[in-house]
Amino acid sequence: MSLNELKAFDAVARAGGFVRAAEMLNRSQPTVTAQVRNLERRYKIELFFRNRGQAARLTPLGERLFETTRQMFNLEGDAEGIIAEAAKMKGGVLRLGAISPRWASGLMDHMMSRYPDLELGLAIDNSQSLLAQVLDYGIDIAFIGAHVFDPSCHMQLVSRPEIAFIAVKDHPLSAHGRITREQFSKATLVNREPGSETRVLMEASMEAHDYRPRRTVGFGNREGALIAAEQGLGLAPTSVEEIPSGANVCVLRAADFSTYGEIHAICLKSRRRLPIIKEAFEQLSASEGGKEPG
Amino acid sequence: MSLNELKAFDAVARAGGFVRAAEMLNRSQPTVTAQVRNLERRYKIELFFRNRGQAARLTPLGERLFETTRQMFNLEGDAEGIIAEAAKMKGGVLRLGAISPRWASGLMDHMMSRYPDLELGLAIDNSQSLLAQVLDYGIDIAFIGAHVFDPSCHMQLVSRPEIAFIAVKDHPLSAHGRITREQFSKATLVNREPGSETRVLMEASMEAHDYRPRRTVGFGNREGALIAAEQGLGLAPTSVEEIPSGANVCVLRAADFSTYGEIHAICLKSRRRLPIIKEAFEQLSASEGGKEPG
DNA sequence: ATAAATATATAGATTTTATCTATGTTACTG
DNA sequence: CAGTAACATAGATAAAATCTATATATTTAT
Repeated sequence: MSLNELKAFDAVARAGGFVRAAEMLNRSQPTVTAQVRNLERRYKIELFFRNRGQAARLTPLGERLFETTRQMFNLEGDAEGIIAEAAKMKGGVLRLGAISPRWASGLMDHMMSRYPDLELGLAIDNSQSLLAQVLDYGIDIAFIGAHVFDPSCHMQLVSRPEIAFIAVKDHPLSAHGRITREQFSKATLVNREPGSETRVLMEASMEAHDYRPRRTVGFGNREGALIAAEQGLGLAPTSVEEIPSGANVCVLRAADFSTYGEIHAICLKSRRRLPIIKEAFEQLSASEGGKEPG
Repeated sequence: MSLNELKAFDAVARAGGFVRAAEMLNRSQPTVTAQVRNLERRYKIELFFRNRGQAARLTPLGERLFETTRQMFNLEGDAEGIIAEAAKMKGGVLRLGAISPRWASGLMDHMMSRYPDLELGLAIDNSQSLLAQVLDYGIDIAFIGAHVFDPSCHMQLVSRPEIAFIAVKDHPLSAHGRITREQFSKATLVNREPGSETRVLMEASMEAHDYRPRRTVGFGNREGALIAAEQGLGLAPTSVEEIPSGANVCVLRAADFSTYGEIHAICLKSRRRLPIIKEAFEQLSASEGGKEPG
């Protein structure tokens, strides 16, 4: 008893004839006839009384079967609706993740206005953890730093935020414009935790241009480094765009180099073609360009 | 969205994995994988989160779809059960028809004991009407006389009942054994209605052997002819086997001929292979043989 | 009484789907 | 670190579904 045969039977019962059933199914009449005939012959049962030239009538057995198939193929219609809606992105969920809300907010605005029924979620976490969640399907798209990577992920550059030092607002060096290597060699560096991308990138730049601070003090996270800078403890490498607007600090740049971080949007390669995800990445490409260095 | 694809999805959701789903469906694992993959790719949707080496997990969309398909394929099971039961003749209906209950009773006994759940029906009517009902699917098998016929019907000879004359019990001719042509020419014939097979057959025999009654009186039906004979009005052609046991009549046979009717079981040729009908005709063949003339 | 329209059946060819086997990749388990 | 389990992929093969064309039978219209 194949499903197609059952479907053909149901259509004939609904349509009250093989010809109209064939129209409903977008098949030829012989196709429908053959399906029902096969069903009847295989089990040696009789589902329709047939009089040539007259409409087919259900047998008592056919009536009984139709009670069941009618419900069954009504449900098929429901299933089709669920899939069709999903294909058109009505409803559905988009779970985002970012190391800072700033990278996700633009996309969220866009998706929210374009797909009002879409349920959006945003998780804030570090790059490492976000990557793990993307790999585990807990997050659809994440905005992370470039220092973590997985070959099964698709990556797209979203922004190159400038990384510089911050110091307390009236710091003596703030009068001189950019800091020279010599000035830097007399300053104190306020460092972030070892895994921090900001720290890693800035250390690389300093190494490349032989910038060495007189001494280094460590502070755990972003807030700690900010507070330390505000207290005048020294220069703290920070993403310029992430400095809170009310912070009592100034930005200091090195005379010999500029440093930029890299924010990538990532998703699993295998999920790249899903409509919502595809749309999101296209939007990211389109609204890009305002945050590149000269 | 083909039904097979939906079925494969449902099986994977039920079984909690592609391998077990394949076992359930008696298919290979790549077959199931392909079905679900096709469904996902065609609509660009995601039904399972896949991690190689790990069990597949339903996506939120998959969960929603599964709610529907679970019901749907439960109903498929029901439909399968209905068909399987019908194929084994559990339940079901067998509608018989006969010109006299005597021809159907043997078959009814047999079918009733062999298939206790079978619902039996018997309609008593004339051959013409029974044939029409068989052609219209109102009756499955009918026992009728041979004077009606339709090419779309299968026929099987069931009995050749003797047709003879009856007369009142102490009729003068009953002393002489068989009636001669000469004796007959002085007797009165009590005739049935013109369409009666008994009348048609007996008239043919009389014609062939030049038996002519002195006069003929007509009576509508079988009962009328019986009463007329009991009253001594004359000789009435009758099926010998159909004489009521308590009737006050004797049987008179012609010296020069014997006459036999023909009872056939008929069904639509196209329905010949249906299990119940096939079984019935086989039973009729097997229990035949006691009613043939020498 | 025919012809036209309607409804189903059948045959043969063709295309599409479904399916299998064999193999590759990945992750968990001891 | 090997062994096992789970899913993916490729290519070949088998099965089915489907179509066109045609035949048959009934009802309706002319």
